[in-house]
Amino acid sequence: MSKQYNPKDFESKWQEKWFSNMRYKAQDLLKDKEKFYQLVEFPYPSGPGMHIGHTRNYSMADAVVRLRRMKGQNVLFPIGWDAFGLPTENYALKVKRPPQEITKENIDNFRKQLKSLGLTFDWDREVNTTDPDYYKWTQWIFLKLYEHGLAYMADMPINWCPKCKTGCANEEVIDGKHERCGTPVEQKKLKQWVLKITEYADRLIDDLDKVEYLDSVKALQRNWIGRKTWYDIDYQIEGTDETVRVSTTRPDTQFGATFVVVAPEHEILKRLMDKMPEENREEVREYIEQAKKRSEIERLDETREKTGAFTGLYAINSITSSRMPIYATDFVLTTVGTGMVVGVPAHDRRDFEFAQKFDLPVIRVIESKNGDRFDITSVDEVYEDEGEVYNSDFMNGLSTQGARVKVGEYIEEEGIGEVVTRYHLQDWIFSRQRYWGEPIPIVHCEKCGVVPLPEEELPLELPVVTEYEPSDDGRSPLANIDEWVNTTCPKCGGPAERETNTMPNWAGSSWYFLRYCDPDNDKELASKELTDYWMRVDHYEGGSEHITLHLLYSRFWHKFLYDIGVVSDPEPYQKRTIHGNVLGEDGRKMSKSLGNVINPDKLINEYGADVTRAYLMFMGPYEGDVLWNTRTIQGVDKFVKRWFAFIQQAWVSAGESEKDTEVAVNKLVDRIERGILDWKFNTAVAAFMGFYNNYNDRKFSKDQIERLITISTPIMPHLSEELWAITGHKNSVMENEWPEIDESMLVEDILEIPVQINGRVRGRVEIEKGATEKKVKEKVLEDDKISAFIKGKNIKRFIYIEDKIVNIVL
RNA sequence: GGUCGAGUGGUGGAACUGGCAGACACGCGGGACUCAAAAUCCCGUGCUAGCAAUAGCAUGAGGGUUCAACUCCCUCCUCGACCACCA
Repeated sequence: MSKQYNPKDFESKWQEKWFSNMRYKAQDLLKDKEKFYQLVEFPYPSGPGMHIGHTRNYSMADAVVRLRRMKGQNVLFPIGWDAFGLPTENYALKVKRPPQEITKENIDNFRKQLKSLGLTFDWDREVNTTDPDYYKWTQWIFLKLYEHGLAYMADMPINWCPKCKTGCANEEVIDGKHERCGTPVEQKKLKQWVLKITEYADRLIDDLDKVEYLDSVKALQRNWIGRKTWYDIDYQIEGTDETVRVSTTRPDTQFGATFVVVAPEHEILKRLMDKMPEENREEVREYIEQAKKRSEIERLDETREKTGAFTGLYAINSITSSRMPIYATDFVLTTVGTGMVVGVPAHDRRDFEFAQKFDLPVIRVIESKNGDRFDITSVDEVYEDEGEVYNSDFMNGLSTQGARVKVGEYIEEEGIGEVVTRYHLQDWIFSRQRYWGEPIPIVHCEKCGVVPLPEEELPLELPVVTEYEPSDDGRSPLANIDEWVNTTCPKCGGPAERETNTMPNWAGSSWYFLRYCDPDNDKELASKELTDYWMRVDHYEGGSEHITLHLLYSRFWHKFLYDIGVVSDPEPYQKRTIHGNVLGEDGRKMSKSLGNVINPDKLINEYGADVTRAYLMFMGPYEGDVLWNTRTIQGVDKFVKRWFAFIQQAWVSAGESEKDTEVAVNKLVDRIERGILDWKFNTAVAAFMGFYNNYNDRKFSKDQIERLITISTPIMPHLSEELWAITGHKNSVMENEWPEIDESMLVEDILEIPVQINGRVRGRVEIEKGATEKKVKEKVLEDDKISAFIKGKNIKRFIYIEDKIVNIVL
């Protein structure tokens, strides 16, 4: 009598077996197997626990590594906890408990959830960014960065979130709002730690050629770094001996330049103030004041009408000798170029809008690709493309590209400017004014200034306290803990204060994949022998929200570690792909407020881990977003039950099988293998269903059934293990080798191929595999249906693609 | 505005390097079992015409290459994601 499918009876039993001995786990330095490092983004262990998205992504990765192990690879599949950061801290403040405790509880819960899915992570390599044994090395990397001049302090305006009461990086500000809480950020001047990521800008772009990320991921990295060639040109200010240095990326349009615009915060305005005519001075001063008050969001609003103030001054274009009024305006940003820009209204939309507002001339100098040279009279006519230059003296007739080169040479020869490579990427503001982060291992001494902590004093542990409310004045909560702050200077022994800012969330996640290689090492962050063995990460699976920042930061740190000899490879990841998200039944992002959240624990409880896994893989392709659908999981549940019954029934009635059954089994093995290795799990699940539909009433040999159980393992591991035991096997199904495919079995000996006439299928004939064209033609012409079509007409061509198709052209 | 990607039945989606479009599932229709329902099982299901065999039309729109195009090329439309007063 065969067993009913009841996952509660056996899923936890098998999990205990797997995780108690972890016989599947990675073997350090193993030589006779090929290594494979499958990395998944480590989760932030938040209170509510695992999201259904985690369930899906990790299940998919687990299927892949289970298959790879059975194919003989030495797989590293680790997991850890990215546990520092605001959500936990804010929650801890609310309930008045230390975040250390809460983090521990969250991690325990998360771990339990992941195990209940049967995920075969290397549980003894767990890494936790908030563990002092871990962040000791995060701090160590910081000290090294400092030692190499890549970490510096600067008094700079930073983005300040008044709700979270912390500064944040440019990268964390979206649309003028803090990405974590959506509060509009303010500008605040604070002494900050900054990392010189810009020094690595070129390598971060150029080394993308060494990896195989998705094209979209590479594009995003390039875009964010934003390398551009700029032309900085000096203009004399009329009637003074002052010059201004303006910048442009389009010097080919110089003869169309009719004004100069300066960012209102630009210090040159202060310098030029007394050169301005009386009547303009007041207006400019007022404009600067107004601009200061405007919020970032308001300022970045493109639809707002252009504003500005005339300085009363004129610049003399050193290339064209024309006279150009200088304006202060807030659509120019200090961080772009030199903060002073040439206005070319005919060839830049913003410049055109500005020119209209202030009634400035519009001069066209680039011909459009279709030869147009009409005057630009509306915004829609503004021509920003490339083309041929005219109206431009020595540049006439050149292409825009050629003209740029010419101007570049000209300004450098004449000494009136220079060609500069600039980046959109800015240095990385690295301090946060919050409690729950890695303390920055620095001491401020009145006598010695900034003094790095000696390595032996690491880790510098975060004091465990219950009072750590952030303050409004921009000081970190650590500043209030006197016994921690007050210390002695490691250099002179005199009184000193500790740095009270902490590191951002990105710090711990910038190198965690290295720690997985050697998680218990207390001598170094990871031994080079082990990182040489395991790195580079072969495949990094993750979400789209981390492909700019986390990827950029971790590549930067890795390159730095490469430079100082800690690792032997300048790039950390070979492949980076992006998963889709699981959306609610209504097509919207799952959220508590919308009430469309699906709880993974409930699913596992109701359907079991295997059905949950198979369903999440079946819903749709890996890269795409998928909508939750309760009906579909019931369909998958039905299938899993049938499969469980089918294998048992086939086993008790096992015997001699037919040839085409063996062909079908081979085809199935092939489809499952390809589906999983290509991350097309939906097709793999479909292959199982299709096989069941067509072959469940056949007779199978025991050997065939064993193969069917084995290939069920990656997607339905518990079920496979249970069936393996039911069929009398003593070992774990995970120890089986993945079945070899007999290539000759993938194609039947007798094939039925379609016959097309003029590209339309009109019939089909049976042929022997590998038959000659002559034989096939005979066979086709014998066919009644086909010959009826051909009757009375000429065969112009007879096309036969071996074992595939025939097309007759009449 | 930029970059990347996507448009296939009522729905989610298949289709390997151009070779039978719609696998698999959901939904829907019909049937079996049942007093009935649920569960389960069987059959059908792209659109149009036809009792049917069958024929015609179909992968966002239009053109092209080819014996053959969801797939390659050109033009356009729509949607999505990310970035953006970056000069």
